[in-house]
Amino acid sequence: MTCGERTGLGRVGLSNVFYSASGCRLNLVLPTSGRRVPCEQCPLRAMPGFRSFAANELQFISSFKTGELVAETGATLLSEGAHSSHLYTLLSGWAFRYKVLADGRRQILNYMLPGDLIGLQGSIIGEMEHSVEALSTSVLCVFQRDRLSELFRNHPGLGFDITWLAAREERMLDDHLLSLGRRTAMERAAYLLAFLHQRAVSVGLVSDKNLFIPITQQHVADTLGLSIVHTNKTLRKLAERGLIQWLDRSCEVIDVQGLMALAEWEGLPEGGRPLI
Amino acid sequence: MTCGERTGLGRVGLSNVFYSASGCRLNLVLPTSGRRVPCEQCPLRAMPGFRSFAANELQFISSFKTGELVAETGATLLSEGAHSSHLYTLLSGWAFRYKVLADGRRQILNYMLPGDLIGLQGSIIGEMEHSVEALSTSVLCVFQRDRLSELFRNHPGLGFDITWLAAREERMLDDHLLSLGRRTAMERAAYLLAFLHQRAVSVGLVSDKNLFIPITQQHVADTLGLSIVHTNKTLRKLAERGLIQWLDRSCEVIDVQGLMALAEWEGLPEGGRPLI
DNA sequence: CGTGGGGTTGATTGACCTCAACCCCCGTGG
DNA sequence: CCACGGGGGTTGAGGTCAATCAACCCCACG
Repeated sequence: MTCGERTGLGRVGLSNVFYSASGCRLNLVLPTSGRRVPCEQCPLRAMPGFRSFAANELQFISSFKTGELVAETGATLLSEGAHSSHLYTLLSGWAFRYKVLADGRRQILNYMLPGDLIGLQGSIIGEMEHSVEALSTSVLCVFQRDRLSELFRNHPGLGFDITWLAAREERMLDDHLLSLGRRTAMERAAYLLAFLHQRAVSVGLVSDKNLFIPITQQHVADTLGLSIVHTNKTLRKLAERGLIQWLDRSCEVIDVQGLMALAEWEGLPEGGRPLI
Repeated sequence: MTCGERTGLGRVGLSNVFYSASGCRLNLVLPTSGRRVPCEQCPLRAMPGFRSFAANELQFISSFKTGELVAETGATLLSEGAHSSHLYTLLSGWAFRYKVLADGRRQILNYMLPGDLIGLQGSIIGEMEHSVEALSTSVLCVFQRDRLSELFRNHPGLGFDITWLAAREERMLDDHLLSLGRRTAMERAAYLLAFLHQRAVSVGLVSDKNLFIPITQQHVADTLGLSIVHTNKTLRKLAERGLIQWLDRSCEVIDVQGLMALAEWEGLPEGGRPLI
């Protein structure tokens, strides 16, 4: 067996709790009336690596945003099968999206960091085929999904940007596929941590000190397609080599170059990235 | 080792031959001056499942297309690292895209069938990070990549369509990731063949008789992340169960429902699909 | 008539899974 | 107050799925 089916039924049961209500752990997703962050002064926009926007584009984005949402760690932001899902941008925090097989085997597909769109598939095609969960306390910008066609009509540059973001996601998934299909456990783990590190760097989460990635070994296992036991042993080896350090429920990356070399991964192309 | 590194160096060497020239086996990619298929009478467009287009959209698409290209089996249509890559739509035939690690391990990322865009990532972001190869003799519509922004500007509906296609690709990659990460060899093989079958059905390649998928067991192995030996044994088991039949260098799907049940795969959502 | 691609098969090896403990920590409630 | 349970992490022993190695067949092709 390829494993991945939660060690006990505890976690699956927990998941069911998530779904059973309205598909959203409401007690953990707090809608904030009004906004705290005006798009024009969005701290993300100021970061290097993001492209600059014309005034009218910014104005539209600002009107496109209806408010903010705060989600606690573990909150389900979107769930598989929901028909009319929302469209968000992650403003701060970490999240991930995943799919599960009927018997509980879970596969994490990708991670979201500040600036990433959440729910685009659902907004464009109609139905969500994956779920999204917050890895840390997160703030989301909420958009009016039904104005997407207006966005494409009146702001072609922004329409292009959304395609750009979709193409970028596709590229990340390509890398993940290569990893799952053709890398060893050790290489996969090294790739994943280097990948998350680079993404965090690109949105300024690293600064001078090292980065702490807020994931558990269960997340790593479900991303790499490994059992949790083997994941533990693999991470331990990476730690012994001085590449990472594992803390309570987070991972500190110590030597990114070493990780990238081990995985023979080149890194993502950077810069010129849009922000809706 | 997760394997995948061609059994000998023969295949890697062969690949090098592909790249060494101009990144394209020119003798196998024949540019056809002028077009044979006017967009307005494109046989694909007539198929159910494709959305209908306004006259002015069709007119633009027609002018966006500069000609056709014929590629023989094995021809490299696009190659990794190329900076100014082309944008195509596959008009007929099969193709696949893939990545390779430095030591030759190859991972097939997805397959292209008639109606699929080829080279979108490269056209949007700039650089290709994967290669594309024809699985059968294929005909491609060639587009003027540098008029993409004009497309978004003057035909927002088409811009939305391109995003739609990107989101659809993303969804397929999600499914592949789930497969590689969490399904057994048997389930993976069943999923892949059911997937290819369904895609072929959706573009009318099946009609009344059964479908023959033009792939070798090496392709299956490189898609599923398995060794070729184990792939052979797995396909043999599927054949013994009466789900498929393996022919010389193609696979006949006999019982799609059986394959889908084995992989517990629901199928892709259908219909309303655009065609650029 | 050799060579190379595609496919097939058995024997052996090994990477990774499963099972089963056990630790620490923290929140809950008797 | 302490017992209990659950999440996260760790470790060893044994089992299995899939990789590797090594043949061999068929056929097209030069």
